[in-house]
Amino acid sequence: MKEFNRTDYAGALRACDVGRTVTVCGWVQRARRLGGLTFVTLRDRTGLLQLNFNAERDAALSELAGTLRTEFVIGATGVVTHRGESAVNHEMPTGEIELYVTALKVFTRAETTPFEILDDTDCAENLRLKYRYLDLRRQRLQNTIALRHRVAAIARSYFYDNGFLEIETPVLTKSTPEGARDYLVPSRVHPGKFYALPQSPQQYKQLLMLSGFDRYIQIVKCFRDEDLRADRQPEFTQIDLEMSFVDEEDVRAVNEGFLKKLFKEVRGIDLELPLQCMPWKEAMERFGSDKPDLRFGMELCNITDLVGGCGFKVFTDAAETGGVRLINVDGGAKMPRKEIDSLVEFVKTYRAKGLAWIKVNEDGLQSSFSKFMKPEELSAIATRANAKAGDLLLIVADPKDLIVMTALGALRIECAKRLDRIPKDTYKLLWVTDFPMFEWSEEDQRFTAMHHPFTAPKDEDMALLDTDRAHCRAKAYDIVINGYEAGGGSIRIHDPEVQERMFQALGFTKEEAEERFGHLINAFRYGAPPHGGMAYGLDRLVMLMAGTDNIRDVIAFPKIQTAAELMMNSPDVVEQKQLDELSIAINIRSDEV
RNA sequence: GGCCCGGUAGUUCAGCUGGUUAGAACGCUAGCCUGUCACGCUAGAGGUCAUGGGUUCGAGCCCCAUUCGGGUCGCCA
Repeated sequence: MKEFNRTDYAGALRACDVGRTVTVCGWVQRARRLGGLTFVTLRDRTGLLQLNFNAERDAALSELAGTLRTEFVIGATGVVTHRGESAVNHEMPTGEIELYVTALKVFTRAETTPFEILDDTDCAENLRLKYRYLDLRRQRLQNTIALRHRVAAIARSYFYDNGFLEIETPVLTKSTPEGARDYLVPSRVHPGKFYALPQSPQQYKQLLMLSGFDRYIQIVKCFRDEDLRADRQPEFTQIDLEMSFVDEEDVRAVNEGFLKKLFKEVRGIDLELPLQCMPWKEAMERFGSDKPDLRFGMELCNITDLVGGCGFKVFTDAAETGGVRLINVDGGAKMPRKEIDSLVEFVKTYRAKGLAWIKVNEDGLQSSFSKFMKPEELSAIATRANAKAGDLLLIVADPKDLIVMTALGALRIECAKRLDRIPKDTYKLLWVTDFPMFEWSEEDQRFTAMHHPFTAPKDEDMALLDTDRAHCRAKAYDIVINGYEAGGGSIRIHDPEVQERMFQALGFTKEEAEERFGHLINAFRYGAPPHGGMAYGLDRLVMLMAGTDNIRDVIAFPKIQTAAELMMNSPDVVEQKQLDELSIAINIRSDEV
């Protein structure tokens, strides 16, 4: 711009700039008129700066300043000046100085915004999302979006420095049968056929290894047409990478280097390497989760063997095929009955049938099932749980041990939250390893791949691929941070014969496998290097770095729970002409519209 | 698809056991104000109590349905 060409960011000016004539541009945060003296706080992406207008210095200019309203876009030229000693604002980074304005330009006026552009706004989120461009003016979101940029930049520089090539893969690709629901994309030139948006560039990056690219990285959008959560969006970004001639330890080592650099540069935290590794089975038994939060204790305790012969049918039935386990909520005995009842309801949402409890009082044990059990059986449980006076033991029993563990795992976190036992500003990272290859799908009545169908089994479990799928473990690993799955990956199958056995194990006929994955099967016939990799959820990583538990906070234009986007109002209907061109007929009943 | 929570000025909220004209703060508009920075003071405008139906002499409040948001289970290879 010829006029009011910005020389400085407003929020970046300091006392050392005093005496300089500068031009700043931005938005009016606030205008305060005290008669002949007018203060205007100007905001740009770096922060706030106070502009000073004095009628005695320039009456016309002061008059113009008086017309300024919140969110007007202005440019101001003036001299950076020390405030009087008594006028210094210690709350503001620029609080020692102000700009004695000599020229002011109003670029645009602004209507009153639907909500105030303040960091501590408690305005409802749907309104903020409808006016996301205004919400994003808030310093907090400006900082988070800038933080996101830094995380991505650190990832790029680290992996570039370690010989990774950034290679783009297609966004219009092919639907895969396993895994999440695909977003489908029709095309005019292929009536009746659909592209799918990638759930991840998994197959492409493996094929790149086959092509010899050796080390690949991409920061890439992925899409999954599934229900949203506080930490899950249908459109999200992965830091996706793949390496050749590596085993699990190699992949983890490279990624630990990245995490160390990331935590150091973003949060000033020195991570101790190597990170802890915990087999999946141990994570489930100790924490009831495949993404354990290690910031607090309250670990699960197995009492299945103690209750096999007791008089409580709920426990004995569960002990036969499943499990009976508990968590010890230290200091929980003073929890009122009503609150314990709410915990009972809580575990039921995780398919537990109920929650039994023992209160350890000074004068003995009190429990919800004492009439079914001998006192010495009760105290045996308390002893196993290392219970002391004031503790509360919460017990879940079920014929399916997995339900017991996951319900208690969720309960463990719920109790820690309620009792405020989770330390703030600490980070606990670990690898969860040795995931099961398969999990049983009730819906499909067959085994499905827990990770994906290209994941390699553990060498020692290779035989179980055909004989005992329930106990076959994978060369898969997740990086877990503070109870969030921040990323995950695996060593892939590079032997076509093993891949064929894997497809068989998943219940695909040769023909089905050929139809769905023929390109991959073919490619692997021509020399595939051993390879593996992983992918981080960039959004979750930024979320953790920013200290928020809402993924929408770290995405410029996020989607709401229905996967709609409130500002543009997507998705939306399209014109009949567009549908005709795509040979698409809409087939919904009128009561569904 | 299930469960739970919520919707009252532009915004955040209060609104008693169902009872006259629905209030407060912030914001907004106008005026005054020379060291404010959540400026202050004075005055003013601003409401389809989410929508529809029901109960009642009477509904912001009770009931039903719908809708819009949030959390969560299922789902997320």
